[in-house]
Amino acid sequence: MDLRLEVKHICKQTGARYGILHTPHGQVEVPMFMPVGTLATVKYISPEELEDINSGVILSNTYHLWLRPGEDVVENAGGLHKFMNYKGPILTDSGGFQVFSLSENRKIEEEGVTFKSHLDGSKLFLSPEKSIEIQNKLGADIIMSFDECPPYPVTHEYMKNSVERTLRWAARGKANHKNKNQALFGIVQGGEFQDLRKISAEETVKIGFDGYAIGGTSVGEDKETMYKMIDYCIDYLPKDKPRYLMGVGSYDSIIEGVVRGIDMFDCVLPTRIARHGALMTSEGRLNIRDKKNEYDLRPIDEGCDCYTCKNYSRSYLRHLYRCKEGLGQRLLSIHNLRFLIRLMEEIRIAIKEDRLGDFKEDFFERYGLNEKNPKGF
RNA sequence: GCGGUAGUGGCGAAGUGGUUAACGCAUCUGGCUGUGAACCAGACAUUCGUGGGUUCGAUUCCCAUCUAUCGCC
Repeated sequence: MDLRLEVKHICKQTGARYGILHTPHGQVEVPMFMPVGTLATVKYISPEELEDINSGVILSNTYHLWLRPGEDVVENAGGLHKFMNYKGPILTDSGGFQVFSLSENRKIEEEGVTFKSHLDGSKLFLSPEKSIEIQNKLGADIIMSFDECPPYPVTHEYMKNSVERTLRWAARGKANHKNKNQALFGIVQGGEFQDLRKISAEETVKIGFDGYAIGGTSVGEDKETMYKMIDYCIDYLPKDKPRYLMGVGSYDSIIEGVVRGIDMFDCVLPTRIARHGALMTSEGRLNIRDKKNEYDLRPIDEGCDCYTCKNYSRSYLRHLYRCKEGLGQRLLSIHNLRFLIRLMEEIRIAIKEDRLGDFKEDFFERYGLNEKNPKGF
Protein backbone atom coordinates (compact mmCIF):
# COMPACT_ATOMS: atom_id res chain seq x y z
CA MET A 1 0.00 0.00 0.00
CA ASP A 2 1.43 3.31 -1.11
CA LEU A 3 -0.24 5.78 1.23
CA ARG A 4 1.88 7.30 3.93
CA LEU A 5 1.51 10.32 6.14
CA GLU A 6 4.65 12.19 6.98
CA VAL A 7 3.96 14.51 9.89
CA LYS A 8 6.39 17.39 9.51
CA HIS A 9 5.37 19.81 12.19
CA ILE A 10 3.07 20.20 15.17
CA CYS A 11 1.82 23.71 15.87
CA LYS A 12 3.04 24.72 19.31
CA GLN A 13 0.03 26.97 19.83
CA THR A 14 -2.69 24.49 18.96
CA GLY A 15 -1.29 21.02 18.41
CA ALA A 16 -2.51 21.04 14.81
CA ARG A 17 -0.48 18.98 12.36
CA TYR A 18 1.25 19.90 9.14
CA GLY A 19 2.34 17.02 6.99
CA ILE A 20 2.75 15.43 3.62
CA LEU A 21 0.49 12.69 2.43
CA HIS A 22 2.20 10.43 -0.08
CA THR A 23 -0.18 8.77 -2.52
CA PRO A 24 0.21 6.72 -5.71
CA HIS A 25 -0.73 9.88 -7.60
CA GLY A 26 1.66 12.29 -5.99
CA GLN A 27 2.08 13.94 -2.65
CA VAL A 28 -0.22 16.49 -1.12
CA GLU A 29 0.11 18.66 1.94
CA VAL A 30 -2.21 18.43 4.90
CA PRO A 31 -4.39 19.80 6.37
CA MET A 32 -6.23 19.90 3.08
CA PHE A 33 -9.64 20.46 1.61
CA MET A 34 -10.88 18.00 -1.00
CA PRO A 35 -13.38 19.15 -3.63
CA VAL A 36 -16.26 16.79 -4.29
CA GLY A 37 -16.86 15.33 -7.73
CA THR A 38 -19.58 12.79 -7.09
CA LEU A 39 -20.14 11.69 -10.66
CA ALA A 40 -16.48 11.62 -11.65
CA THR A 41 -16.54 15.35 -12.24
CA VAL A 42 -16.37 18.36 -10.00
CA LYS A 43 -19.45 20.02 -11.41
CA TYR A 44 -18.56 22.58 -14.08
CA ILE A 45 -14.81 22.39 -13.42
CA SER A 46 -12.31 20.79 -15.79
CA PRO A 47 -9.31 18.82 -14.50
CA GLU A 48 -7.03 21.57 -15.79
CA GLU A 49 -8.92 24.14 -13.77
CA LEU A 50 -8.68 21.90 -10.73
CA GLU A 51 -4.93 21.81 -11.15
CA ASP A 52 -4.87 25.60 -11.41
CA ILE A 53 -6.57 25.98 -8.06
CA ASN A 54 -4.20 23.42 -6.52
CA SER A 55 -6.98 20.99 -5.81
CA GLY A 56 -4.96 18.04 -4.53
CA VAL A 57 -7.24 15.13 -3.66
CA ILE A 58 -10.75 15.08 -5.07
CA LEU A 59 -13.68 12.87 -4.15
CA SER A 60 -15.96 10.68 -6.15
CA ASN A 61 -18.83 8.46 -5.08
CA THR A 62 -19.26 4.71 -5.14
CA TYR A 63 -23.04 4.62 -5.05
CA HIS A 64 -23.46 7.09 -7.88
CA LEU A 65 -20.79 5.62 -10.14
CA TRP A 66 -22.10 2.13 -9.47
CA LEU A 67 -25.49 3.18 -10.84
CA ARG A 68 -24.05 5.21 -13.67
CA PRO A 69 -21.93 4.53 -15.64
CA GLY A 70 -21.24 1.32 -13.68
CA GLU A 71 -17.90 0.30 -12.18
CA ASP A 72 -17.08 -1.93 -15.15
CA VAL A 73 -17.21 1.04 -17.48
CA VAL A 74 -14.72 2.88 -15.29
CA GLU A 75 -12.52 -0.18 -14.95
CA ASN A 76 -12.59 -0.66 -18.70
CA ALA A 77 -11.25 2.89 -19.10
CA GLY A 78 -8.34 2.02 -16.86
CA GLY A 79 -9.78 3.34 -13.60
CA LEU A 80 -11.14 6.64 -12.42
CA HIS A 81 -7.98 8.66 -13.05
CA LYS A 82 -7.89 7.79 -16.71
CA PHE A 83 -11.63 7.80 -17.10
CA MET A 84 -11.98 11.40 -15.93
CA ASN A 85 -8.48 12.56 -16.83
CA TYR A 86 -7.53 13.62 -13.32
CA LYS A 87 -3.87 13.14 -12.52
CA GLY A 88 -3.99 13.88 -8.81
CA PRO A 89 -5.12 11.59 -6.01
CA ILE A 90 -8.75 10.51 -5.81
CA LEU A 91 -10.82 9.30 -2.88
CA THR A 92 -14.10 7.44 -3.28
CA ASP A 93 -16.78 7.58 -0.65
CA SER A 94 -18.34 4.20 0.04
CA GLY A 95 -22.00 4.97 -0.49
CA GLY A 96 -22.57 4.97 3.24
CA PHE A 97 -23.73 8.57 3.17
CA GLN A 98 -26.38 7.65 0.62
CA VAL A 99 -27.90 5.34 3.22
CA PHE A 100 -28.56 8.53 5.10
CA SER A 101 -29.46 10.90 2.29
CA LEU A 102 -31.73 8.45 0.47
CA SER A 103 -33.35 7.38 3.71
CA GLU A 104 -36.90 7.28 2.41
CA ASN A 105 -36.06 4.44 0.10
CA ARG A 106 -33.79 2.19 2.08
CA LYS A 107 -33.80 -0.76 4.42
CA ILE A 108 -30.78 -1.33 6.63
CA GLU A 109 -30.07 -4.90 7.69
CA GLU A 110 -27.07 -6.77 9.02
CA GLU A 111 -26.15 -8.04 5.59
CA GLY A 112 -26.31 -4.60 3.95
CA VAL A 113 -28.67 -1.96 2.67
CA THR A 114 -31.50 -2.28 0.19
CA PHE A 115 -31.94 0.87 -1.85
CA LYS A 116 -34.39 1.99 -4.39
CA SER A 117 -32.47 3.49 -7.28
CA HIS A 118 -33.09 7.22 -7.49
CA LEU A 119 -32.68 6.93 -11.25
CA ASP A 120 -35.19 4.27 -12.23
CA GLY A 121 -36.67 2.99 -8.97
CA SER A 122 -35.21 -0.48 -9.34
CA LYS A 123 -34.27 -2.37 -6.19
CA LEU A 124 -30.56 -2.47 -5.37
CA PHE A 125 -28.50 -4.00 -2.62
CA LEU A 126 -25.23 -2.62 -1.28
CA SER A 127 -23.12 -4.42 1.30
CA PRO A 128 -19.68 -3.74 2.79
CA GLU A 129 -18.17 -6.35 0.50
CA LYS A 130 -19.94 -5.01 -2.55
CA SER A 131 -18.93 -1.43 -1.81
CA ILE A 132 -15.28 -2.40 -1.49
CA GLU A 133 -15.48 -4.53 -4.61
CA ILE A 134 -16.86 -1.61 -6.59
CA GLN A 135 -14.25 0.73 -5.15
CA ASN A 136 -11.49 -1.73 -6.03
CA LYS A 137 -12.64 -1.50 -9.62
CA LEU A 138 -12.98 2.26 -9.60
CA GLY A 139 -9.35 2.43 -8.53
CA ALA A 140 -9.17 5.53 -6.35
CA ASP A 141 -6.08 6.09 -4.21
CA ILE A 142 -8.15 6.12 -1.04
CA ILE A 143 -11.34 4.17 -0.52
CA MET A 144 -13.77 4.26 2.38
CA SER A 145 -15.40 1.64 4.56
CA PHE A 146 -19.10 1.15 4.05
CA ASP A 147 -20.73 2.65 7.13
CA GLU A 148 -24.10 3.82 8.31
CA CYS A 149 -24.38 7.56 8.77
CA PRO A 150 -27.37 7.81 11.11
CA PRO A 151 -29.57 10.89 11.10
CA TYR A 152 -29.47 13.41 13.92
CA PRO A 153 -30.72 13.11 16.52
CA VAL A 154 -31.17 9.44 17.23
CA THR A 155 -31.48 7.57 20.54
CA HIS A 156 -28.44 6.19 22.33
CA GLU A 157 -29.81 2.71 21.81
CA TYR A 158 -30.21 3.18 18.08
CA MET A 159 -26.76 4.69 17.81
CA LYS A 160 -25.17 1.90 19.82
CA ASN A 161 -26.61 -0.73 17.51
CA SER A 162 -25.63 1.30 14.50
CA VAL A 163 -22.06 1.78 15.72
CA GLU A 164 -21.67 -1.92 16.40
CA ARG A 165 -23.05 -2.83 13.01
CA THR A 166 -20.76 -0.32 11.32
CA LEU A 167 -17.81 -1.97 13.11
CA ARG A 168 -18.83 -5.39 11.81
CA TRP A 169 -19.23 -3.89 8.36
CA ALA A 170 -15.78 -2.31 8.61
CA ALA A 171 -14.18 -5.67 9.36
CA ARG A 172 -16.08 -7.36 6.54
CA GLY A 173 -15.07 -4.65 4.12
CA LYS A 174 -11.44 -4.84 5.08
CA ALA A 175 -11.46 -8.61 4.65
CA ASN A 176 -12.78 -8.15 1.14
CA HIS A 177 -10.31 -5.45 0.13
CA LYS A 178 -8.32 -6.92 -2.77
CA ASN A 179 -6.55 -4.00 -4.41
CA LYS A 180 -3.65 -3.37 -2.11
CA ASN A 181 -2.55 -0.29 -4.05
CA GLN A 182 -5.52 1.46 -2.55
CA ALA A 183 -5.57 2.78 0.99
CA LEU A 184 -8.66 1.85 2.98
CA PHE A 185 -10.02 4.21 5.65
CA GLY A 186 -12.25 3.27 8.55
CA ILE A 187 -15.03 5.54 9.77
CA VAL A 188 -15.79 6.47 13.36
CA GLN A 189 -19.45 6.96 14.20
CA GLY A 190 -21.33 7.41 17.46
CA GLY A 191 -23.20 10.65 17.03
CA GLU A 192 -22.96 13.06 19.94
CA PHE A 193 -22.50 10.26 22.50
CA GLN A 194 -19.11 10.35 24.14
CA ASP A 195 -19.03 6.68 25.13
CA LEU A 196 -20.03 5.52 21.65
CA ARG A 197 -17.51 7.75 19.90
CA LYS A 198 -14.80 6.30 22.12
CA ILE A 199 -15.85 2.70 21.49
CA SER A 200 -16.23 3.33 17.78
CA ALA A 201 -12.79 4.89 17.54
CA GLU A 202 -10.99 2.26 19.61
CA GLU A 203 -12.63 -0.67 17.88
CA THR A 204 -12.14 0.78 14.41
CA VAL A 205 -8.46 1.27 15.17
CA LYS A 206 -8.24 -2.33 16.38
CA ILE A 207 -9.47 -3.54 13.02
CA GLY A 208 -6.68 -1.49 11.52
CA PHE A 209 -6.92 0.94 8.63
CA ASP A 210 -4.67 3.18 6.58
CA GLY A 211 -6.48 6.25 7.81
CA TYR A 212 -9.47 7.19 9.93
CA ALA A 213 -12.47 9.29 9.21
CA ILE A 214 -14.92 10.89 11.58
CA GLY A 215 -18.38 10.49 10.13
CA GLY A 216 -21.88 11.34 11.17
CA THR A 217 -21.06 15.03 11.22
CA SER A 218 -22.83 17.82 9.36
CA VAL A 219 -26.12 16.00 9.50
CA GLY A 220 -28.12 18.74 11.17
CA GLU A 221 -26.42 19.10 14.56
CA ASP A 222 -25.19 22.50 15.68
CA LYS A 223 -21.54 23.38 15.41
CA GLU A 224 -20.69 23.01 19.08
CA THR A 225 -22.09 19.49 19.00
CA MET A 226 -20.03 18.71 15.94
CA TYR A 227 -16.86 19.92 17.64
CA LYS A 228 -17.65 17.65 20.57
CA MET A 229 -18.02 14.73 18.19
CA ILE A 230 -14.41 15.35 17.17
CA ASP A 231 -13.16 15.85 20.72
CA TYR A 232 -14.77 12.61 21.88
CA CYS A 233 -12.78 10.42 19.51
CA ILE A 234 -9.75 12.11 18.02
CA ASP A 235 -7.34 11.16 20.79
CA TYR A 236 -8.01 7.49 20.15
CA LEU A 237 -6.89 7.78 16.54
CA PRO A 238 -3.25 6.94 15.74
CA LYS A 239 -1.01 9.94 15.28
CA ASP A 240 0.81 8.52 12.30
CA LYS A 241 -2.33 8.02 10.20
CA PRO A 242 -4.40 10.63 8.39
CA ARG A 243 -7.58 11.85 10.07
CA TYR A 244 -10.45 12.85 7.90
CA LEU A 245 -13.51 14.85 8.97
CA MET A 246 -16.23 13.92 6.53
CA GLY A 247 -18.55 16.40 4.93
CA VAL A 248 -17.29 19.54 6.60
CA GLY A 249 -16.56 22.58 4.49
CA SER A 250 -17.63 25.80 6.15
CA TYR A 251 -14.53 27.84 6.77
CA ASP A 252 -15.08 28.28 10.47
CA SER A 253 -15.65 24.55 11.00
CA ILE A 254 -12.55 23.73 9.00
CA ILE A 255 -10.42 25.90 11.24
CA GLU A 256 -12.00 24.40 14.35
CA GLY A 257 -11.33 20.96 12.92
CA VAL A 258 -7.68 21.64 12.13
CA VAL A 259 -7.12 22.98 15.62
CA ARG A 260 -8.48 19.67 16.91
CA GLY A 261 -6.08 17.66 14.79
CA ILE A 262 -7.93 16.95 11.54
CA ASP A 263 -5.89 16.54 8.34
CA MET A 264 -8.52 16.15 5.64
CA PHE A 265 -11.88 17.72 4.85
CA ASP A 266 -14.32 17.36 2.02
CA CYS A 267 -17.54 19.13 1.30
CA VAL A 268 -19.99 19.95 -1.45
CA LEU A 269 -20.62 23.32 0.15
CA PRO A 270 -18.26 25.51 -1.91
CA THR A 271 -19.40 24.08 -5.23
CA ARG A 272 -23.06 23.79 -4.38
CA ILE A 273 -23.48 27.26 -2.96
CA ALA A 274 -21.49 28.66 -5.88
CA ARG A 275 -23.97 27.11 -8.28
CA HIS A 276 -26.67 28.77 -6.22
CA GLY A 277 -24.96 32.16 -6.32
CA ALA A 278 -23.34 32.33 -2.86
CA LEU A 279 -19.67 33.12 -2.44
CA MET A 280 -17.08 32.86 0.27
CA THR A 281 -15.13 36.08 0.67
CA SER A 282 -12.71 37.59 3.14
CA GLU A 283 -15.57 39.74 4.38
CA GLY A 284 -18.01 36.89 4.81
CA ARG A 285 -20.75 35.66 2.58
CA LEU A 286 -21.66 37.36 -0.68
CA ASN A 287 -24.78 36.52 -2.66
CA ILE A 288 -23.88 37.45 -6.21
CA ARG A 289 -27.52 37.64 -7.27
CA ASP A 290 -28.24 40.54 -4.92
CA LYS A 291 -29.06 43.87 -6.46
CA LYS A 292 -26.23 45.66 -4.70
CA ASN A 293 -23.85 43.95 -7.13
CA GLU A 294 -25.55 45.28 -10.25
CA TYR A 295 -23.04 48.03 -10.98
CA ASP A 296 -20.19 46.71 -8.85
CA LEU A 297 -17.06 46.36 -10.96
CA ARG A 298 -14.92 44.95 -8.17
CA PRO A 299 -13.95 41.29 -8.11
CA ILE A 300 -15.72 38.93 -5.70
CA ASP A 301 -12.82 39.28 -3.29
CA GLU A 302 -10.11 41.90 -3.67
CA GLY A 303 -7.48 39.70 -2.06
CA CYS A 304 -8.26 36.52 -3.99
CA ASP A 305 -5.82 35.10 -6.54
CA CYS A 306 -8.32 32.92 -8.42
CA TYR A 307 -8.93 33.09 -12.15
CA THR A 308 -12.40 34.52 -11.59
CA CYS A 309 -11.28 37.33 -9.32
CA LYS A 310 -8.39 38.20 -11.58
CA ASN A 311 -10.61 38.60 -14.62
CA TYR A 312 -14.26 39.22 -13.81
CA SER A 313 -16.42 41.75 -11.99
CA ARG A 314 -19.32 41.18 -9.63
CA SER A 315 -21.48 43.02 -12.14
CA TYR A 316 -20.68 40.55 -14.91
CA LEU A 317 -20.90 37.49 -12.66
CA ARG A 318 -24.31 38.63 -11.44
CA HIS A 319 -25.42 38.97 -15.02
CA LEU A 320 -24.20 35.47 -15.91
CA TYR A 321 -25.85 34.00 -12.83
CA ARG A 322 -29.19 35.62 -13.54
CA CYS A 323 -29.11 34.43 -17.13
CA LYS A 324 -28.30 30.94 -15.89
CA GLU A 325 -25.25 30.83 -18.08
CA GLY A 326 -22.96 27.88 -17.39
CA LEU A 327 -19.88 30.07 -17.41
CA GLY A 328 -21.28 31.84 -14.36
CA GLN A 329 -21.65 28.59 -12.42
CA ARG A 330 -18.15 27.66 -13.41
CA LEU A 331 -16.49 30.95 -12.49
CA LEU A 332 -18.29 31.08 -9.15
CA SER A 333 -17.32 27.47 -8.38
CA ILE A 334 -13.70 28.21 -9.22
CA HIS A 335 -13.72 31.08 -6.78
CA ASN A 336 -15.21 29.19 -3.83
CA LEU A 337 -12.95 26.21 -4.36
CA ARG A 338 -9.88 28.36 -4.60
CA PHE A 339 -11.00 30.33 -1.56
CA LEU A 340 -11.08 27.22 0.62
CA ILE A 341 -7.92 25.74 -0.82
CA ARG A 342 -6.10 28.99 -0.26
CA LEU A 343 -7.45 29.05 3.27
CA MET A 344 -5.83 25.64 3.76
CA GLU A 345 -2.56 26.97 2.36
CA GLU A 346 -2.66 29.80 4.89
CA ILE A 347 -3.52 27.38 7.67
CA ARG A 348 -0.52 25.19 6.80
CA ILE A 349 1.82 28.15 6.89
CA ALA A 350 0.37 29.22 10.23
CA ILE A 351 0.93 25.72 11.63
CA LYS A 352 4.50 25.66 10.43
CA GLU A 353 5.06 29.03 12.08
CA ASP A 354 3.38 27.91 15.32
CA ARG A 355 0.72 30.61 15.14
CA LEU A 356 -2.47 28.83 14.18
CA GLY A 357 -4.11 30.06 17.37
CA ASP A 358 -3.48 33.66 16.38
CA PHE A 359 -4.55 32.90 12.84
CA LYS A 360 -7.84 31.51 14.06
CA GLU A 361 -8.48 34.52 16.25
CA ASP A 362 -7.68 36.96 13.45
CA PHE A 363 -9.77 35.02 10.99
CA PHE A 364 -12.84 34.93 13.18
CA GLU A 365 -12.39 38.60 13.92
CA ARG A 366 -12.10 39.47 10.25
CA TYR A 367 -15.12 37.43 9.28
CA GLY A 368 -17.20 38.84 12.08
CA LEU A 369 -17.66 35.42 13.66
CA ASN A 370 -18.34 35.43 17.38
CA GLU A 371 -20.86 34.28 19.97
CA LYS A 372 -23.44 36.67 18.59
CA ASN A 373 -22.87 35.58 15.04
CA PRO A 374 -21.47 32.07 15.21
CA LYS A 375 -22.84 31.05 11.88
CA GLY A 376 -19.98 31.26 9.47
CA PHE A 377 -21.27 29.35 6.52
C1' G B 1 -70.15 55.49 -36.97
C1' C B 2 -72.54 50.54 -35.64
C1' G B 3 -72.07 45.62 -33.44
C1' G B 4 -69.18 41.91 -30.59
C1' U B 5 -65.30 40.63 -27.12
C1' A B 6 -61.90 41.81 -23.30
C1' G B 7 -59.85 44.95 -19.39
C1' U B 8 -57.37 41.30 -12.27
C1' G B 9 -49.74 42.72 -9.11
C1' G B 10 -43.95 44.25 -14.00
C1' C B 11 -45.83 40.28 -17.59
C1' G B 12 -49.06 35.93 -18.47
C1' A B 13 -53.32 34.14 -16.27
C1' A B 14 -57.45 31.76 -12.59
C1' G B 15 -61.61 33.09 -9.88
C1' U B 16 -66.33 33.95 -6.99
C1' G B 17 -72.61 38.05 -4.91
C1' G B 18 -69.79 37.34 1.19
C1' U B 19 -63.83 35.68 6.23
C1' U B 20 -56.58 36.50 4.38
C1' A B 21 -58.03 37.60 -4.59
C1' A B 22 -55.25 30.95 -7.13
C1' C B 23 -51.05 29.87 -9.99
C1' G B 24 -46.73 30.64 -13.42
C1' C B 25 -42.78 33.92 -14.89
C1' A B 26 -40.04 38.17 -13.49
C1' U B 27 -38.24 40.95 -9.23
C1' C B 28 -36.29 41.19 -4.11
C1' U B 29 -34.26 38.42 0.11
C1' G B 30 -32.69 34.06 2.88
C1' G B 31 -30.76 29.15 3.09
C1' C B 32 -27.73 25.14 1.27
C1' U B 33 -21.93 20.91 5.00
C1' G B 34 -19.05 12.39 3.02
C1' U B 35 -24.20 16.22 -3.96
C1' G B 36 -30.99 12.40 -5.67
C1' A B 37 -29.51 20.00 -5.33
C1' A B 38 -28.34 25.30 -12.30
C1' C B 39 -31.94 23.62 -5.85
C1' C B 40 -35.19 24.98 -1.72
C1' A B 41 -37.80 28.68 1.13
C1' G B 42 -39.91 33.46 2.05
C1' A B 43 -41.51 38.48 0.37
C1' C B 44 -44.24 41.08 -3.33
C1' A B 45 -52.29 43.44 -5.54
C1' U B 46 -55.79 47.26 1.53
C1' U B 47 -57.25 45.44 -4.25
C1' C B 48 -59.67 43.41 -9.53
C1' G B 49 -59.54 50.10 -16.12
C1' U B 50 -62.52 54.66 -14.35
C1' G B 51 -67.17 56.92 -12.42
C1' G B 52 -71.92 55.94 -10.77
C1' G B 53 -75.85 52.46 -9.29
C1' U B 54 -78.37 47.77 -7.30
C1' U B 55 -77.46 45.06 -2.67
C1' C B 56 -76.72 43.97 4.25
C1' G B 57 -72.38 43.08 1.03
C1' A B 58 -69.58 43.68 -5.46
C1' U B 59 -63.58 42.18 -8.62
C1' U B 60 -68.06 39.33 -9.59
C1' C B 61 -74.92 42.19 -11.41
C1' C B 62 -76.60 47.04 -14.02
C1' C B 63 -75.49 51.93 -16.47
C1' A B 64 -72.02 55.30 -18.30
C1' U B 65 -67.16 56.20 -19.74
C1' C B 66 -62.11 55.16 -21.31
C1' U B 67 -58.73 51.65 -23.54
C1' A B 68 -57.58 47.38 -26.53
C1' U B 69 -59.14 44.16 -30.16
C1' C B 70 -62.30 41.79 -33.98
C1' G B 71 -66.21 42.33 -37.58
C1' C B 72 -69.42 45.51 -40.53
C1' C B 73 -70.37 50.21 -42.94
